[in-house]
Formats: sequence, C-alpha cells, structure tokens
Amino acid sequence: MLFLQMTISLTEENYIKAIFNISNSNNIGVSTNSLSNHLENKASSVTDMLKKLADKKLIHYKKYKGVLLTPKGEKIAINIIRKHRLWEVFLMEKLNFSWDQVHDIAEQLEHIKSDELIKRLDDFLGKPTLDPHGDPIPNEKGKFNEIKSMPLNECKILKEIIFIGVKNHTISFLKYLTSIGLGIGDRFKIEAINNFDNSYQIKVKKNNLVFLSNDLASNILVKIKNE
Amino acid sequence: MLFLQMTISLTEENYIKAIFNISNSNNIGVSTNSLSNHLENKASSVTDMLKKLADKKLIHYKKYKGVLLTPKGEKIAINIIRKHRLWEVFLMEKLNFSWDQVHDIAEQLEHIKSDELIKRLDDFLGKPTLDPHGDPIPNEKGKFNEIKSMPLNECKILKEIIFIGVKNHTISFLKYLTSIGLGIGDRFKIEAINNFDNSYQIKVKKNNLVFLSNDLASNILVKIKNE
DNA sequence: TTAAATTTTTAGACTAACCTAAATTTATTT
DNA sequence: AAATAAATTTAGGTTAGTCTAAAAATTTAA
Repeated sequence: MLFLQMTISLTEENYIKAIFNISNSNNIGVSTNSLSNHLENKASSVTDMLKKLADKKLIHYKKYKGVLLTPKGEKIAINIIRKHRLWEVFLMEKLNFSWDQVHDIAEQLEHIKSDELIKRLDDFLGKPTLDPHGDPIPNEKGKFNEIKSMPLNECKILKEIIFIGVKNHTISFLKYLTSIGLGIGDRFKIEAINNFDNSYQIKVKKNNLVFLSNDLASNILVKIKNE
Repeated sequence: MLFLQMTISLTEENYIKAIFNISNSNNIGVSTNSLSNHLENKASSVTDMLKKLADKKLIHYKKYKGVLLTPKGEKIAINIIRKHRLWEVFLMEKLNFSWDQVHDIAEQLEHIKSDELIKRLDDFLGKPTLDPHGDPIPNEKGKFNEIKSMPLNECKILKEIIFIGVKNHTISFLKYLTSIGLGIGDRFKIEAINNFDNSYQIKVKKNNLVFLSNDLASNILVKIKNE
C-alpha cells in the first residue's frame, strides 16, 4: 500500500481557511465573490483555485453554486486555525505581545509545517483551550470546545456580564476595548440600555460609565454571570 | 523623500543565505555551480536568479565570474541567520527538541517577517550568543561574537579539550555525537593519535575510549582547555 | 416572464521560479 | 596554442497563481 503525501501550498491553505471561516459564520455554501473579497483578489482567480481544490478533493464544487469543504478540507482548515491560535497564545503569554499585535504574526506562523512542533508548543503553553481573543482552540483531533456566548446587544436586561470574546478582530476595535479597560474574562455591569438607539452604558470595575453603540455591542461576546 | 520597502521573496532569501554560507566557508566569489548544488536546482535557474538579485543590488555579479553579496545583501543574510539560530535555541531550550531535530523547523521559521518578534524572542531566550550547535548568533546589528576554535584534527598533542561546535550539521553526524556522549561544552581528553591514519582516541568523562576517524575529527570544533 | 443587473466562469496574458537543450565562455590538457 | 572539457549563460518552455476582458449563467426587478 502506498500513501502519497499531498502537498498543500501556502496559497491553497489560505483559500481553505477562508472557506472555513466564511462558511462557519454563515453556515451556507461559500460564494466565489465572498472569497474574492476575503482574499482581496479577483473572482476569476478564485474560480481557478476552486477547480484545483476540487481536483484535490478538498472542497465540493459545482459551477455557479458555491463551495463547501470536504471532511478532508475541513480537517486541514481546523489544523491551520489550531496552529494560528496556539501561536497567538505563545506571542501573548510568552513574548508579551498585546492582543491587537498577535494576529499578523500568527498569520505567518500558522503555515509552519511540523506536527511535532505544534504538539510541543501545545504542551509548552499548557494545552490552552482559548486564544487571546476568547476564540476556542481545537484539540489535536480537531474538536472545538464550544463555549456558549451571545453578542452583548442581544442582552436586553441590566445584568452582571462576563466578557468572553470578540466578533470583530480588527486592531482598532481591540485597541478601543483596551482603552476602555475591557479585556477577555473581565466582569462588567450593564447600567442602562437606551431604547431610542439600543446603545449601552456599562460600568467596568471601578471605572466610569462607558457608552457603547449597538453596533459596537454586537461585536462583544458575553455570558451572563451565574448562568 | 520616498522610501520604498523592497520585498524579498522566500526564494530570494534562500539564495542570499546560500551565497553567504558558501562565500563564508571559502572566502571567495561564489560560483553558479556551487549555488546550484547547494540549492539543489539547475545552474540555469541560478543564473536567472543572480540577474534578479543583481538588479536589486543585493549581489555583485559579472557574467562567468561568480558572485558576492553587497553590504545590503550581507545584512539580509545575517539577519536570516540570526533568526534561524534564535529559533533553534527556542526549539531546544523551550520545546525540548534535540540538536538534530531543530534545523529543518528553523529553516521554515527563519523566514517569518517581524522585527518585533525577533527582538522579543531574543529577550525571552536571554539574548543567547550561541545556538545549539555552537554557532554564534549575530546581534541585532549583525555583529558575530567570534569564538576562536579549531577542528579537532588540527590538534596534534594529547590534551584536555572543550567541544565548542560542529562543522558538519547533518542529522546523522549529530546523532552519532550524541550516541558517543558528546555535547556542546563537554570536556574530553585526547588519549591517543594514531599516526598511520591520523585517527583519534578520546575519553569523554567516565566513558570508555571512543575512536574517531580523522575525517570525523575534522568536523568537530574544539578549544584547548586553559588557552 | 421577459429584461436588466449581478455573479461566475472562460479565454487569453503576465510574472516568478523553475526546467531542458543549445550556445558561449573559461579552464585544462596535450 | 589548439583541442577538449567544464562551467556558465541564453533561448525557449512549464506551472502556480494572478490579472483583464468577454461570455455565460443566475438572480432580481419591472
């Protein structure tokens, strides 16, 4: 019996990751255009690559119908995400980067190929289950330990809240949260919900009240304390 | 004034590194063929790339005459070597890899682009000056802290020796040294030099005598104790 | 339900990095 | 110093991944 090691290029890895991320947030077949936007290239380039990925049995592709990952493709996607998030933990915990600095570097490190490296990195970091943004880190078998959370703007009552994660990962958003004193795991209280625009006023620890637009609140993932 | 950030591809980085390594061990212009051997590709491919690197002012290139790095090219080469060796220290010191396992992974990690990352990694590791094979790690300014050492086979008298580094970095060579109990920094004694074939017999700590061919001894870099 | 708009694919080109084969230059012999 | 050998370069092709422009399919709107 002969096992051929299929090699997957860096570019192919990025397509697979993009398909995973888009389909995960929409739970539907991924369109050529959405990939083109996400990867910042032209739709025609995407079509070319989709044919290649389909040939390699990494995606299900029917012309004009969008794509989904095969189990094989999904396994690859999850492994890249695992590597990305483990490296983010390393950068923050060991090298003292801040949570808004780690993404771009992890974007490079996630493509390093060595199972042994990731196994040892995981051990070194104490087998973390969450990355610095509160996103779950899949285990070696690809299993995510889903934590139940909701966007803050779905919370309509004045309650004690725990900040679990972010939906928006842009540097500016993360820096803004830092500036108002909010970090993953922090507790805060919803002091008011303004019914004219559904904006929020919250109190983080002993800080003054902070105003959050509904849009901003929609990007903050929370859990209600003692629930 | 406009500063353009010249981007250097992974392939270009590998050529530059190869030129640096070959010229450093020979101290002479690097031939097309030596690069072709080193990079395991065809001489015609090398010629193509040399033209490109010359256009970018990273090498001095005259047709048929071999190449040398410009100061700009040398700076890039040294930075790659710095990154490679720092990652090797990380892999060995923090992730407990053995000295024969670190090269291939560091070969990938050395291409990660982030000055901040390397600065922090350097701090995290305690600003090491030697990698796990005894090779010097250039500092941020590109300065090597040369340690004076000699190949064991240039040592013609029975003396106490300190094992400083290796010339041959192959996995099999490193594994062999490990198997006879030799690691960087170890002290040993030359017990005999056989004049018929210039082979060596050495005693490592309390171990039995070990026989080393002259060829093997030529790849072991040492310093004579108290000199 | 036909027309218009949008999305996607095809066709044909480009660049980086490689290749083979042939031509040229340099080095080595006789 | 001419002939041969070796090293290097040129010429012309290939593949991966991209692009533009045009064609085809699908969706939306009148």
